[in-house]
Amino acid sequence: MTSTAADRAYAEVRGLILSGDASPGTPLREEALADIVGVSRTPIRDALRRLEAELYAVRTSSGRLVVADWDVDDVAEMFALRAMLEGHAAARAATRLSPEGLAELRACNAQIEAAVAAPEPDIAGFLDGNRRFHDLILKASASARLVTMLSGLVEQPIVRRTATRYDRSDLERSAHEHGQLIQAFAARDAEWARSVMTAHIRRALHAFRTASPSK
Amino acid sequence: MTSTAADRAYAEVRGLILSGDASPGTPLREEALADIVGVSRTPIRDALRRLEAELYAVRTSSGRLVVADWDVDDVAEMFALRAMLEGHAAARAATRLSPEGLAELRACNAQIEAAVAAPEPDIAGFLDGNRRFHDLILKASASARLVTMLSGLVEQPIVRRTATRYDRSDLERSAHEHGQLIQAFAARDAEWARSVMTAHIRRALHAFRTASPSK
DNA sequence: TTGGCGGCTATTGTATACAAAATGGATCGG
DNA sequence: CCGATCCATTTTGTATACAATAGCCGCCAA
Repeated sequence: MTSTAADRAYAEVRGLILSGDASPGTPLREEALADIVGVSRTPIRDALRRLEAELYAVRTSSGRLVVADWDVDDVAEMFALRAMLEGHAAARAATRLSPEGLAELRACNAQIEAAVAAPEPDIAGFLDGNRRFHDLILKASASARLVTMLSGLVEQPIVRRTATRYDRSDLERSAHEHGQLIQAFAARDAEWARSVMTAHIRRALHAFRTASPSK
Repeated sequence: MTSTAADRAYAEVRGLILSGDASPGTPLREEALADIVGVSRTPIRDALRRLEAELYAVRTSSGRLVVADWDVDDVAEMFALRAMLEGHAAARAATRLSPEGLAELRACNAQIEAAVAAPEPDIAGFLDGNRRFHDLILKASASARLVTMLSGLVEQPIVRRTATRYDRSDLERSAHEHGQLIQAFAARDAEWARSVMTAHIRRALHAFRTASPSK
């Protein structure tokens, strides 16, 4: 909807990287990608610049882009930064959230709790609710900078990989933490909200670590 | 050195914005900028995408870019984010800094102290040393993500505007805080380093606030 | 007068052609 | 056999031409 070719190119190349079809170190040649996506080099270049800014790709000595190699430490660093930045977002949101926004958050977490409580836990529903929950807080923080900084930091594939390993108690714990967050928001207590959010993300890091194939 | 036209375009347009020649709200039309810089639209587009990612420019409904309007709150938010991220960088650097790196930091701060102690305080020397000091720590943090995130956050014009209002005691205090930081690094105490750095930046925010024309 | 409709123009998005730079390989010399 | 240099080819950087779209202005009718 925004525009077209450049966004499709971005999404498609990003997909290639995150799916692993383009493994770390693979060169990202503009013409080849243009053929794959079915557009010209111009929108591909556009997409590659964005991916470079988000560190999906890195530039080798002079010009060529290759798929970045995220090792365990990089992922841990991303979680650490997310914990700080989303904690900050939660602190800001605590004093800015409108009653309607709070109601939306409650509704969102109700959906998550329903997904968790289902006989067979509904992971897709959990993930969707979780994403919306965090997005609502980010919007409520009213900081354009936080939005752009976090956009390249919240990797849904990583979130998914983490959540698919969750058992019911993990899922319940996550929903419970969301509940705590809502309490902190209702009390308009910025530091409470920050602490809960930081802990929430850092627990996710821990879950990711124990779930990921030890390398 | 990286390439040429696109980087020059970036620097030049960025300069237009930061100098105030292009005031907030001014449309950034590609062809007009191409004429000014003396290159074609292609590298200009490149530069504009970067500036957009760094929030120097914002996109109006459908496509057009205008110079972003940073109000006092935006600047305060930038300082807050800088305080968190540079604090994090300092914490990482504390456990990674090599003896040579530490020596460089000491040398750098010696330069700063000399600039401060001069009969007429040498602001330019202070600013140069200060920038190198913070850069050294950022490099020592060994986090590519921190480097990219902070690149758009440390506005030299803002730093300059803050420092030019410093009196000698402010400058001395700044150098003293750098000294504390070096102590924390020497002790390899990550949380000490984080605290000192966070306080260092937040004091700069305070200085900026009292120095900036109250609006 | 005002509201909406239509066409014009300004501006961005995309494609392609060309220039420059760099890499890889082959050949030649040690 | 190893190394270096030069050339061919690949790949990115830049310029320009073309397409599409949005905004603006004027006109006409109610």
